[in-house]
Amino acid sequence: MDQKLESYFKAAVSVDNVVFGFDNSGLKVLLIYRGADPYRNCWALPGDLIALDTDLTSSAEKVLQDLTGLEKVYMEQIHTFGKVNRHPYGRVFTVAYFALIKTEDYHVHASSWAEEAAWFPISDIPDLPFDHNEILEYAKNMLKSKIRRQPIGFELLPKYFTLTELQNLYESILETQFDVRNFRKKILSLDYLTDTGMKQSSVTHRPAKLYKFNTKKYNNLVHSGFSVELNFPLFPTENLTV
Amino acid sequence: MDQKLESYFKAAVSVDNVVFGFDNSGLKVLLIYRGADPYRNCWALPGDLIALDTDLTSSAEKVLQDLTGLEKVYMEQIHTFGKVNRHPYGRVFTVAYFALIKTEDYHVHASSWAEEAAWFPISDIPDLPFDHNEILEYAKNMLKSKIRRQPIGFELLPKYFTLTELQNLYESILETQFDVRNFRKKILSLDYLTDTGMKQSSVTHRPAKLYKFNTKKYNNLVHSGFSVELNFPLFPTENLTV
DNA sequence: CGAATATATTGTAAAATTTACAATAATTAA
DNA sequence: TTAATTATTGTAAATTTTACAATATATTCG
Repeated sequence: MDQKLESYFKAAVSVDNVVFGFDNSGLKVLLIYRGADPYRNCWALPGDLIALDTDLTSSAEKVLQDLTGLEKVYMEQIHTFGKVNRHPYGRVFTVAYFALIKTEDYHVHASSWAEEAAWFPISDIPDLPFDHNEILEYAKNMLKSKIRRQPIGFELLPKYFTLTELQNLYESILETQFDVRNFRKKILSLDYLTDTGMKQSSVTHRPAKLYKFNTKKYNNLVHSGFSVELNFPLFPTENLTV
Repeated sequence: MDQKLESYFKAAVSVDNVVFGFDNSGLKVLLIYRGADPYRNCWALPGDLIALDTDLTSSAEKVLQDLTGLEKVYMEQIHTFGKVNRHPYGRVFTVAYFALIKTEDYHVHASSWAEEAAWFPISDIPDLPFDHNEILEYAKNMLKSKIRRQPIGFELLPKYFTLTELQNLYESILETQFDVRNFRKKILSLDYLTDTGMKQSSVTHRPAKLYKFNTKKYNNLVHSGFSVELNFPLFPTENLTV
């Protein structure tokens, strides 16, 4: 019985982070260049085995900070992957998290055994070790469905942003396009954006108004049971193909 | 380094299943009476440590079948819980799953080290060991948000059911009430129910029509991008309390 | 057989939301 | 001043949601 019990306690658990960022050229994912075995010398999700004296949630934050220098970012658990042979060193379960960061506010720098850290466009991801491509796919879908229900997109934008930038973000993630007028009407009707009164500068055309996400207003809305789901109007023929 | 690596491989992983059932008296959860340490002699979620030669998904199914006799049921991963001291025997991460079953179609029988298995009304759950109450809470919320987006409720009903039964199910899970006319209009407009032409028998009043869930129609709808979300009309004042 | 009882079933008008669609405004550069 | 570029805005039609109650169909009982 004790023997039996011991046999269960031979697994390791790791955390793999899917870190999304966004800039004008679209949605990005942060990868590190592995400087440690296994799969040394290839690009992978920033992830590592968990020390057994640390809570799971803290571990996710710690792993991210150790490898990329990022801290205090929005993180959420995605899914746990546990195929028998997913890791060459033994039985390793991995808990995947996603993180959203404002690329402008953070400087990413590889550390610990990560030799490099770099942003890859979501549409151009190399072959990754372990089951990391599967994890990434899962994360993309989760982001996609999540952003339709909660305003997490603001975690990816700078503090002040234009409605055009916001629309670009939604279009990138949802891989679709919205009518400009309807998008603005809808997002403004949700009533959690504040017009800062400021405008874009140093652009060579009509400057756009700068908005910010109003957390307080948003929380009030949620607290009073108001729906903050987007349910966006799509372009015609976009959603009904028979 | 090898020493270091070894220190990671001393965790265990368990699976805990939140099995939901439904009958006329409401939503139920399946608990087992533990006949093994730790927490022997108390009610708990059916869960167990995972053998390290079995995939995570298979383990979830196996654990459920071993303890309760249930197999081939609708299961989905919920979340992974990993506080350091959640298990008295060592570091145990647990992956929670939920399962939906048609209580009429299955006979639940405790086996392995489970001494009993019984259905508990969702509103009357005892104190559970480990973090099982937290897991259950998590599962309830997941079921709640999930059923608003996908017709998973049919997994809880018998093959043929009345619209009243369906409405009761939705009302139980969502803890709200719907207007009869609006509920029927909406659910029928979704176009994945088939009127079987049969009627209820042995009731002492007007018998209701029996419907069934039409998987093929549903898949066609989903495949053509049609929205199957419910977005139910609620009773007035139900969702805006300020 | 008729009445009482119990649940099932259905329609419609008003309000709100979504959808489709293009002209005008504000800035810089030439 | 004009050209170029992006930002901003309105409205009518269609669809969906909402609020609301009368009628239908079965069984049981007297």
